[in-house]
Amino acid sequence: MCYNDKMRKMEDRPLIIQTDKSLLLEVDSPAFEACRDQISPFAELIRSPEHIHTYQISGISIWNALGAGLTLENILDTLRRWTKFPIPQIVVSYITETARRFGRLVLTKEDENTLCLTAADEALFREIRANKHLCGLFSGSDSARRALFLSPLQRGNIKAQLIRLDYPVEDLIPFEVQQDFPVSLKPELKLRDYQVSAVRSVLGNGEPGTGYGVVVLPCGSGKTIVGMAIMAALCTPTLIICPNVIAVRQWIAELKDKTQIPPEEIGEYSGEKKQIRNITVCTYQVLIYQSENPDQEQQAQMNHLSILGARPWGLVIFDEVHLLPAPMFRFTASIQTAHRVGMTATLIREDGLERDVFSLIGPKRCDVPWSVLEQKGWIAQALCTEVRVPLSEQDTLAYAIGSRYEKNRIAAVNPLKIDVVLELIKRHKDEFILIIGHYISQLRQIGQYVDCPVITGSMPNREREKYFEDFRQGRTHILIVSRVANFAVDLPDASVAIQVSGIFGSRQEEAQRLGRILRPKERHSSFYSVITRFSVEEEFAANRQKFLIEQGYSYRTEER
DNA sequence: TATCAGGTAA
DNA sequence: AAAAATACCTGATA
Repeated sequence: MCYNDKMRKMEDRPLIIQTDKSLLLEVDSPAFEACRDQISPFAELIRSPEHIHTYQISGISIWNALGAGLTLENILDTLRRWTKFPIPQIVVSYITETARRFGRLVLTKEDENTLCLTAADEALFREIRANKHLCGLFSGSDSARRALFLSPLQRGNIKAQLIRLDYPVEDLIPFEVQQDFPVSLKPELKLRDYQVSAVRSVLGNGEPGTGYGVVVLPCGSGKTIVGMAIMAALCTPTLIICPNVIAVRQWIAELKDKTQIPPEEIGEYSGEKKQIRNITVCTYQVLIYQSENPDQEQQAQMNHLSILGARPWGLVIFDEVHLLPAPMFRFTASIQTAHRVGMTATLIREDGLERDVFSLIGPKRCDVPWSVLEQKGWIAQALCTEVRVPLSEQDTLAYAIGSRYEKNRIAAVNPLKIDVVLELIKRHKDEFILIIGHYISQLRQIGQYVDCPVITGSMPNREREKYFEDFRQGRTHILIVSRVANFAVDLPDASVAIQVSGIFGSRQEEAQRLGRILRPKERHSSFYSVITRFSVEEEFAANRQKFLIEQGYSYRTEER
């Protein structure tokens, strides 16, 4: 083999597998994209500097992959296909061992009042039985069958406890047949292929171990339609839980628009209205609210969680499941007999939370990268650019002696960013532009240079809507918005977004903001992130960009 | 009955 | 580690 052949061979294998289960991927390799797409189902991107991206394999990442239908052999084959050097034996054993744990503990129904946790081998059975965190949960055991018995009330609890011990439980208990409630989509509604496969990935063929899980789909890709299609497949009373009231109203509007459910069967349960119907949409807040009033009678009245939890839901949908607040786990544990579907645009990363979502709602069943939808034209193509501006001499001094907090702020509100904003507005003068920032004072300041409305949380909803409407109608083509943009569903879509500051590198935020400009359009969209060079902002920006890279986007850098 | 200010939480 | 926004409740006002 001549030298060139050898080099080509090396280029075809852009992956280095380290003994700590991290994967180093060479960005400049011609095989970069193919390799990235194959490893991302079972490894999480954790660092993405210019030339080498780092992925990490963990228990959750492997079990999620298995939950989505991959096999242990698929994972090992992918690694063998791309690795530059032989895979460290310790990594092979870790993956094998971890993958084997999936399905080694099975939860089934013994009789009406008993569940049965069965271990695949004697050692595991003994280990679980002897564990001091768990033994209080069991009501009995049968060594011959390697079975431990427990109350159905512990179903959520045992799964959450076991995943903390790195043992995912395969839940094979059949769903209780709830009363039927007919749900059908309007006949003219056509599902896109990825929406159909998302529905199928959650429901499977109805065999044990399916009918629950998490769907990861980009903003604007029709997650609510996937939810409605699942409702139509199950035809059962459904509870939909959303992060805020705007989303609640949005769901209700969509349900009325796209399904044949009679409007009087759809209820809103929020701070404002307390309707309970066969199809009920509520907020996370109203469920977890605890009255501080110790009065017994009041307590009974105000405990929304137990009121809603007592209803015979056959399906519970968790909208934006990455925002699931920790106190919700009491509820998710109590609705284990219902089908459970979590929906999100961004992966869940905060540890602990991800584990609990995995055990109480289910594994990730499907995950379509944004760039795939972009190629198919379902969402707009996006050009992402990072613009780096220097600090003025005066600010450099203040930055040097400032506390970490002061550094943050000085870098974020760097006045030199305003020139860049003005220049970008000129560059896109015929397009609709959103200017997004975290600091109100900074946004106001920009508002003095740019003649357009500045929309913040303190502005009454009615006034906000007026400006949004002006924007949609084309009367104004630039809006300056604060973090309200992260939550407002009725925010108009633009084709250009300029981000002037953000909070400590939140990827969720980046996702939301990018989602704002991705509705399908004639031409591509532009996303600019303006940051201060040589400051903490560079670090934050790098973290936020991990999200873009994970989704298959690339970004350019402009220096000022 | 609707609306709004004020307070708390996370 | 701090800023901004939200959702809930309560109690007052019209």
